Amino acid sequence: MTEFKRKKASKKELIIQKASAMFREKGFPATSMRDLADEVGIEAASLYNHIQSKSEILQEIIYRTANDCNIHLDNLDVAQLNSIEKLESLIRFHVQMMIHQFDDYTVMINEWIHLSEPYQTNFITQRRIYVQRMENIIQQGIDHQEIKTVLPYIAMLTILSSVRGLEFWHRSEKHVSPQVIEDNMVAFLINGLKK
Amino acid sequence: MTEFKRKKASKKELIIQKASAMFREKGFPATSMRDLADEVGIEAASLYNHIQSKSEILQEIIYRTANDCNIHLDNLDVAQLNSIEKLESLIRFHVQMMIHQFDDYTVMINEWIHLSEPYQTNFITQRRIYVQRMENIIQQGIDHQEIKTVLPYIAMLTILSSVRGLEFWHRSEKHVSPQVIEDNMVAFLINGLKK
DNA sequence: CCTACCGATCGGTAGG
DNA sequence: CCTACCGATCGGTAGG
Repeated sequence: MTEFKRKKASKKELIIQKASAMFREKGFPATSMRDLADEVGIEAASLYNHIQSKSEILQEIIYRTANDCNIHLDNLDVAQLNSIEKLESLIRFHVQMMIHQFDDYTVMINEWIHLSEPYQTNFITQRRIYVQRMENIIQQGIDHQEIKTVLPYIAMLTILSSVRGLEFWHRSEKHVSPQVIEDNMVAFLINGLKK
Repeated sequence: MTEFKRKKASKKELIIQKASAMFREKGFPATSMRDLADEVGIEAASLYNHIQSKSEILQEIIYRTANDCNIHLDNLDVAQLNSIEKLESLIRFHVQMMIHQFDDYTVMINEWIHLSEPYQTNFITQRRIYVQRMENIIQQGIDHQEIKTVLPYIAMLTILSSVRGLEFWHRSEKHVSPQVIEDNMVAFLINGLKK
């Protein structure tokens, strides 16, 4: 019984993983359940023994990934770090998500619009809270005179956008290694913020 | 005859404009020709008196917008400006595209993947050339010691990504005005690059 | 610009 | 996990 459930769970994981790659590549609406079934190696109808609907797959991908982000930020809040160190940790975390959980992270960023209700509204709320917490860290850095006087909103936007831009790098021939990307992006962004 | 053609052209423009807004909002595959027809105020079948296919609309939107970008860069190449001034002009141009041609620009950035062949390959080539020219400007700035020693690739990526990130601002309640956005983004990015 | 309609494909279900 | 199939919707066409 336990064995059976574990087997089912791992097949579900395989489906979600393949779906994530396909949603990332072609987008959620342009990915058909038949294409996904082909990739998994079963018939389309058989997918429904493991998942309830196409929407559920998208929800799982996005909510898990959002959760990873929230957990990192929670840990950061109680860490003994100054604002610059916190921002560096944030930047490195997001860059690493982009590099090592490329499909999931990109799907979250690009496909949340295809979430059905109430999941979409809930996601937007979660995201608003997340970026607000980022802006608070930046504001604290300004207050403590560790960070230049910038609009926290602009700094937050620039950081998250720059990481998102690595999608372009990920699709390209990668003449630059992940570590070089990470270090240069941290240097560029942190240098632009340091006092 | 001329009158007739002008009338047809303007209806075609209306269709493309409405399509651009819908492709931006929901993505190309999730936008149906029936929804588009509703928005224009005619039956779906009637769209085909003005356009040849759904794909053609996407091609028009993306190629026109890419052309605008190329023209700006061409003008910049022959302008009497130093590297920093050229970069500032580039940043302001892209921010303004994002603000004033929001639908078209966002569709180009997000929906090019849904271009059919040979249009997709052609677009990718055009884009590769464009970003190479941007990197050349940055490299010249480094050579002339106007710009910090950064990887031109990272700087280019950060600039274009930051502008793209304004999509988030555009969707939000806009507590910050376009002019403030533009000036702060220029300041933040240029400051990060100046020697 | 419309009515009427086409074949293809979609997400998903029934039943085994 | 499969075969067989459903109703809905898709992009697009014929004919007027």
